[in-house]
Amino acid sequence: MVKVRFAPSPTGYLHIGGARTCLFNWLYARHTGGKFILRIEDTDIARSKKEYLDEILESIKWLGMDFDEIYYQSKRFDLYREYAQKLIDAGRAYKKDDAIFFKYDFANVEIDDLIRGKIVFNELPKEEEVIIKKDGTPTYNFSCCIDDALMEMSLVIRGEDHISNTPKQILMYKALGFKIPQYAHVPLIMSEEGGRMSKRYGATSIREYKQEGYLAQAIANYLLLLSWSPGGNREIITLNEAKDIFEIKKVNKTAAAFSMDKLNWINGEYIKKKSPDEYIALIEEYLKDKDFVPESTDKDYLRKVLLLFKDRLSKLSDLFVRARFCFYDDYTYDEDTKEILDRNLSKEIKVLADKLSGITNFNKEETEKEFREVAASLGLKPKDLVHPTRVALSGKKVGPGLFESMEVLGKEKVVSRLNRLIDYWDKGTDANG
RNA sequence: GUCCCCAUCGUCUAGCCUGGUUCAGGACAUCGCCCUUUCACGGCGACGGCGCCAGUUCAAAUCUGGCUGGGGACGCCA
Repeated sequence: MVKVRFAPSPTGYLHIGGARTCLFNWLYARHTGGKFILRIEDTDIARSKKEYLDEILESIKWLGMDFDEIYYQSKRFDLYREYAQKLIDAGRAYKKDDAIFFKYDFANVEIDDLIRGKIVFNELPKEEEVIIKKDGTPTYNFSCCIDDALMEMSLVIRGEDHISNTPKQILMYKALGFKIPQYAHVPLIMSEEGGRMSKRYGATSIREYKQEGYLAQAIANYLLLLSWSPGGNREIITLNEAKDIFEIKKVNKTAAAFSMDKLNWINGEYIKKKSPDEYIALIEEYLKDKDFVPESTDKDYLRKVLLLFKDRLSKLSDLFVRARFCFYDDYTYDEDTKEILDRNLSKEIKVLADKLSGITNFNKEETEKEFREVAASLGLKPKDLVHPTRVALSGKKVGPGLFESMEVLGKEKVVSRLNRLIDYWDKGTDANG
């Protein structure tokens, strides 16, 4: 019977690395038709928090995973003490200062890792180990050994940082007469700089990425690509598709550096793949607690604005700077538009504003037609007017298609914003008018 | 310091197990061109790699050893 587990400690939010370990476990279980157990390692009572536990559970679900059983180590303290007593009775452990120490009887320990092959340990850094702390709670290696054995894990898939714990646990298994599971140590995820993933170099927890507007499927997809590959030059793959072809033996041995650029690209791909309705629903959910769109905004207007940006977002939070001009008039002209604004086209823009204000059916076809005529009549190329017009309307050098934008903003706003730029040129008034 | 793991473009990877089909394929990023209404999107293209040294072999990215480099573990944290 295939049985694996993910064993997070609720002393922090679900980490990127933990999420991927969870993903590999889940994939393995679902691929083989085995069981996936979630084991909460909350033996450190002081550092474990309900808030973290809730978030971990929520993130696992959000990423698209489910589990078959859940256990809490904090509810099993008696069990660990019972087994510690067995070790004392067998002469393999002893009590000292209220703590219980396990005595390793070291012989070479060999593990046959599913990913790395044979790993041989010729020595151990210590001769004994605390297994029950003086407050009566178990230490990690001990509770881990007891639970993996009692819960009958067939395979332990965990991070590479646990390799050195493995011989210790195996020696405990042997002392207790337990059957030793198989192991698969997955490589660690490194920061973009190459070192350890830490808060100093950006987001490390799943919830932070969610807050930034990354989609669950995109994160799961990206994480899978770190140390595993679906083959066939495939980059985009859903969890559901991955579970059909996932094999733990195909996981790489090499640690992988996290790349925000690639995550952004994948996330953008997933946003593009959404249907307009799915996309709108997604953003409305995302924007719920963000206080970005003014209360009074018309539903239909909001929808049109959001659709304008759909295929050019890499993450939902991009909207905050890119689409702000659609909801607020108090924007300023970006620093990088200076080059465009240096050319004073006040008279030309005035002509444009007058022409546009005469349009009755203010849609993208009409505005474009009128716009091109104005440019031609002034002897300008369309692009000479496009740039300053975009700056006038949005304060930005880049954005969605100009005429689509005009149609969405509507005649009144377009004309008044054009006039605002004219005033900026003529009277030198602050752009923050 | 001791023990352990790892090593293909800047980054993620395919290939390595079963040596020749690979003067190493894809993706991200970067750069260029095209499209065009700027950016983006899209299309096309460029740049760029088997860490080093030995060995085995007719033949090595692929097998072996050493070196170098990177990472991890050495808590009454997990």
